[in-house]
Amino acid sequence: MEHKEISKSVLKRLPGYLAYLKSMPEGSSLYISATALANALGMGEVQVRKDLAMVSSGGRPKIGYLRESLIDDIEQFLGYDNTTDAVLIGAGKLGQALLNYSGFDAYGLNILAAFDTQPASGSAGEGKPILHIDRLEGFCKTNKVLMGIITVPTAFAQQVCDRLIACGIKAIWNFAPTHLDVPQNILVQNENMATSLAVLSMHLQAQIKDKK
Amino acid sequence: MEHKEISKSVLKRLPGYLAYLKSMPEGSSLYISATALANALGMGEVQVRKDLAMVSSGGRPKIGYLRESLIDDIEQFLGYDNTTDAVLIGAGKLGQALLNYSGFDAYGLNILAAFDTQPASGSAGEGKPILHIDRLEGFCKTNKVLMGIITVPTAFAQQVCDRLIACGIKAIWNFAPTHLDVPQNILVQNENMATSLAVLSMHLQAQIKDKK
DNA sequence: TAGATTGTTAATCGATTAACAATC
DNA sequence: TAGATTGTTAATCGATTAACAATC
Repeated sequence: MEHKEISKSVLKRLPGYLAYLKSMPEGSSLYISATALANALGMGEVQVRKDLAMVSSGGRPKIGYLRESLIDDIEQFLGYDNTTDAVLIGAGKLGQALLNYSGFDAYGLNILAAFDTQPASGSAGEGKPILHIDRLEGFCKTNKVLMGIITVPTAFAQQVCDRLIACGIKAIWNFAPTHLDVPQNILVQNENMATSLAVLSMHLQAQIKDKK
Repeated sequence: MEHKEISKSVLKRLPGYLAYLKSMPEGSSLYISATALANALGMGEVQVRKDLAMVSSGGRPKIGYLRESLIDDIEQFLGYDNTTDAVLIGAGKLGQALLNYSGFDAYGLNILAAFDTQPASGSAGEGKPILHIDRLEGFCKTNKVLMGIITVPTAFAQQVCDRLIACGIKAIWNFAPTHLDVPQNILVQNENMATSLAVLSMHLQAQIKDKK
């Protein structure tokens, strides 16, 4: 089947399916139905089926989808099979946490190095190097890096962003709670804790009000 | 004006407006128009105006909104003015980064303490205590905590979640990349790095394909 | 065959955008 | 008055859900 243009809403649900499928124990059935997946994740079964239709080569009526194939299909679709190299700017607490988080492998993300105004020599032991920010341009160009992760304080986020773009970076994962101005062909994905907190906070307010 | 029921989409955009308004320098005009806000954030002006109408007491034609009031209105709407206490479970790298992040104050979030199977005695200096997980129940009840933050490995996320709910927690901020099963009245907000990565990864794939 | 499931086509719903009237 | 802006009402768009036909 030829892949149709995929919507962002569908795209965002795929990792959830993938995580669940991969979490299933070895002994599970070889097949899984959209109905079963939907129930497990608390979603509508039609939605799950439609989403899977976007990436899968098809399931079998009465049986479902071959679990292994479905995992492969989603991973391939999301590009988890070929690794993306990234640089991280800002080696504060959060930056270092991300830098040394081993779980990104599973998503095809490989953070090559961090950059900061205060480099920590490679001897730091933790594995990935923290280099001086002035080495950013050279590093990105020799390694053909396409993704940048911003974990600097808000005040520096835009200038770091500009610098990354000058280095040829095409996608930016922004942890600074601020809007970044970028050219059209560059994608900024904001990891917006403030947004999440707004949703949580709103729920609690409603809960408290209900109680009264 | 009576607040109408707000949609999640609007809610998620409010923190962006707020951050921008607060970032404006002291010397700026007292007023700001929806048009100006929209341009600064790269959004449609009608959307901004409609969003602001949900929370604001109104702007003045030809002039715009009083900046200070707008900030107050959004903060009040989001409940940032009255603090929410939270506990954090899982004092790994990410957990500690969040625990000691000072920026949450601005969002009305106050993490009281972290819990882990390996407590670090209060002497750790960094400020917030890391207590043994067995003290969770007592702590939550005496402090009437309503929000829990989960930063444990995936395998333990569901059991930690269940335990939090038993403690009377109503809102959960989940950093574990897994679906959590909860009763209807509990809100789970997933801070889903995998989702963000999927969006970024997709964009890069498209970029690469275009180049060919 | 009967029934569970897939995949598709149509209907509904909600959110965004466009058009317009009101205001200072 | 003229023009920028607000706020509202209508139109469009996209995503979700429902209904149904196809399949094993």
